[in-house]
Amino acid sequence: MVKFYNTMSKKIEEFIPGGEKKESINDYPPVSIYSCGPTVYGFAHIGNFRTFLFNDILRRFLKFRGFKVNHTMNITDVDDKTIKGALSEGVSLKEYTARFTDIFFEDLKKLNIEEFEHYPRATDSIDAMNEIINRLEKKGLVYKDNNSIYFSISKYSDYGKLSKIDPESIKSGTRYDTDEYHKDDIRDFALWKEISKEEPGWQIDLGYGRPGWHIECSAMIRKIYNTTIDIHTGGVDLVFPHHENEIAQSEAAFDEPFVRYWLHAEHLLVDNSKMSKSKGNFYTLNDLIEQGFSSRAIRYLLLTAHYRKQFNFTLDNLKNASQPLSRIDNLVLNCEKSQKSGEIRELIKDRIDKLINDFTSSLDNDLNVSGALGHFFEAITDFNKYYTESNFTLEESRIILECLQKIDSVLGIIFFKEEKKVSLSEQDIEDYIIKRDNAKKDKNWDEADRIRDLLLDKGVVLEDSKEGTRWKTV
RNA sequence: GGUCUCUUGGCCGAGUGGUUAGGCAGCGGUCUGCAAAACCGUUUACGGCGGUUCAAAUCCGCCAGAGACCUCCA
Repeated sequence: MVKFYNTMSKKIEEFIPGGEKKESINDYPPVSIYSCGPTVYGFAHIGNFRTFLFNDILRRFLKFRGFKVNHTMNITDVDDKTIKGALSEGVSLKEYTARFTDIFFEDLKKLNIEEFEHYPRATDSIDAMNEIINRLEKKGLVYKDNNSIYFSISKYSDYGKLSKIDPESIKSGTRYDTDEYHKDDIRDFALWKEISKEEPGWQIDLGYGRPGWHIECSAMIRKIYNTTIDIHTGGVDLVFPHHENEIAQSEAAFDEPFVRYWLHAEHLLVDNSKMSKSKGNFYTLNDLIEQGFSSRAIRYLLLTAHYRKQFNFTLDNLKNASQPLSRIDNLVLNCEKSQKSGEIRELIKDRIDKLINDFTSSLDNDLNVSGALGHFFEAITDFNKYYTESNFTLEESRIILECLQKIDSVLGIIFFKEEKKVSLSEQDIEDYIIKRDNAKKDKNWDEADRIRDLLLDKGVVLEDSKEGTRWKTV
């Protein structure tokens, strides 16, 4: 049974897409998921990517479990920061955001994050925003101040149910900077914002201006799904006020529940403090790749901790992340080089079944990836034992590799495709190995070691064994 | 000030009433011409103090420390 922690109920709940329990997973309609995406004003940092990786695992796991998914991530391409960035560079907003959107998608690819079904842009969803604002206006929930349009929280009784915030307490919150607001009530939020002359603007029925931050998500969800969605995800920092405001405007406009399950990913910390652009304590993906780290190791490291726990990022941890990966690679190599014919050992079949069961039940329980990885490494140890007892037969290799494929459809770290930085062709390497074998036969150890060092220098590691020498990249 | 979360062995991290998670590092071993790589093994840890219970890392209370949200944020 698949279970998720729902921020709304603060409990772990059975996951039932569509709100109606069915006999079999195949009977459910596609799971509708909306994940808050990036504001494209600069490079995303790996804290951002922790959340996006969480979305990826969620999606991959649901598919692994047999659900169909229909997944959306928005691209916020108009807001204070994007406008400011475009103005300061003297380029159009569109040109500016397109550049960072492209970079964002490249980074997702580097981290082996699957492509989702929809990537709507805020600026392409103005019509849907207009509809919501009109509906709210008809219900008397909005007011205008100059050319800005605000949502009036005092007229909406359900406000605060997600973040469990007491609306009254916001009034007395010490950290509100009242000077920035010209509202009836400090708690109200902008649906539509007045703009200055040099800013880009759009015409909607109630005025000329640009979208408020919260309206785009409500608009896109309505536009794409047209009704209550199953899962809405984001970072914990979005619970309040962003998601709270989405609920208010969507449920008030359409008189139906907005979202069934709210899933929030915790923050990545650096030196025990939140990684964020405003604090300046962040790493981008390219920062780390330039330092020689692989995006595969970064993906692995960011997956090792449960998504609902804060995780302290350190370069030391990242350095240690490549070792377990080479253990995985070694198992794959052992399978791929098997040539032997013969029966499949019962104990290998049983071990595969156990692994799939353990792996699935860990993930069933609110996506416990750490637990699932633990089961995976336990199985690797066992497979290695069986291999040491007797090399895998072709059929054994086939079923193990099949099992690994299945597991990797969730993890995305086993068959992670990465550009190899090896300048030699496979043929060159094979030739070197033959040369070295001959040197070894002649007991010419100096020459043998010279070839070994030469290859190592080019990123190729040689492994001698009874069956001969095999190689792999560093 | 208000709201909430976390504290597990040298390090990282699951578990959440009774069953040795796992990974990294270190150490020991197998293999090897020597290495490397690989593989195997590696003796039970849960912030402190109380309480509940036959039984607590797990539940409750207090204390200490850390972090997040209340403002743009993943």
